[in-house]
Amino acid sequence: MPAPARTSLAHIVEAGRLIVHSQGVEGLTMGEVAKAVGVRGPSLYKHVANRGELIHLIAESVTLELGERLDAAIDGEDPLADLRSLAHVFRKFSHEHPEWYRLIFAPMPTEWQPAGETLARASRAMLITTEALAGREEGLEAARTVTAWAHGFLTMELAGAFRLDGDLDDAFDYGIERLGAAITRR
Amino acid sequence: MPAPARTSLAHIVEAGRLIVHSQGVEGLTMGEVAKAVGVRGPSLYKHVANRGELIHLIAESVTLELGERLDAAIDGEDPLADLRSLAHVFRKFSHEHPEWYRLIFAPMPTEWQPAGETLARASRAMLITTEALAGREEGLEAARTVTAWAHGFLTMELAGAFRLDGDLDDAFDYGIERLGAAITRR
DNA sequence: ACCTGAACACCGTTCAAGT
DNA sequence: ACCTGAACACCGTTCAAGT
Repeated sequence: MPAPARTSLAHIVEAGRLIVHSQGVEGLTMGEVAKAVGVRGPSLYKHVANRGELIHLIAESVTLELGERLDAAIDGEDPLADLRSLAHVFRKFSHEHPEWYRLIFAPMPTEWQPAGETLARASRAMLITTEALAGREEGLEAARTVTAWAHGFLTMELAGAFRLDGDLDDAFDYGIERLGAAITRR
Repeated sequence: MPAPARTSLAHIVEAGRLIVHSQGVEGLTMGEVAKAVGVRGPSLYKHVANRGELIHLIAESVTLELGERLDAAIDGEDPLADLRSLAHVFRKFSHEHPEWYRLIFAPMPTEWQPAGETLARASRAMLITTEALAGREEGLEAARTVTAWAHGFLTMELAGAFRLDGDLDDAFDYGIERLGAAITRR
């Protein structure tokens, strides 16, 4: 009657992260996850309610990792340098882990969206930086503007939507400079 | 031996548009499409190679429609007013047809991405407007910057990613003004 | 308390047979 | 020349039965 657990939630989420990384969310089948952790499909349902919840947990985990990298990217000395640094970390993350990146911003049923706390932690560094540039009252709107631009750029880059030619590295740096200037307190 | 066609490609794409509009891409099953046009599932394969191709055709059609609305939004007299107008048309489209909007920017296998011509037509109005504001040489990069921002904002809005409060209409208008100023020739 | 095989509903796609 | 039913592989999920 006891019954040894042959896997764990952490183990399952970790396997899920790897599968999403290499195959994308569409490649995340319960069968693949089960195989990766060494059980059969149905056993996963002892640990997660369904595939959607597993996707949610993977998204949370990956969002936290991005947040940590963003935190590590700023030193608070020179806000404009910090802004450039944040943008480049963001872009590097999207290149190294395009499928994780897509997952973070993928539309999800409300109940499975990243918890408010997770989002707040991930946005912390950007908010600190934009407050330094735009001032306290405009900090939040400035953060949204920069984040929206960076996210839009990266999504379009990943989707291959920039087809008229020109150098994308230059276009990205152009955007950072324009936005940095745009939000800086006049 | 003749054999009356009971449906057509145009009919199928139109049905697909409606289904995507109301159920999203995940709701676009071959069975639903077939039912909507009055045939059985397998018959669809006489008109499209597979589900992916159908999604591609729907995305093209919807992208063209957005492009037409953007074209109609500018008059070329006041570029800053045109920029505001373009941004608001973009946002309105995303609110009226969130699932179409998602489809337009959804990552797709290269072979199924919107044709270059389709993209060019859809970007025309923005490019004209940013060239008027930023000058000829910077027009393309300015267009990318504005489009990236608008797209990022709308994706995040649709995904419910703006959880720290504040008025989203104001945040959108704040962004337009900041970006307009940022790309305007100094 | 967790794992398993069997089973079900659903979906994309193929194919031989109809008209 | 296009449509159909039957069939197959694949997938998420449930459940009764094992240990």
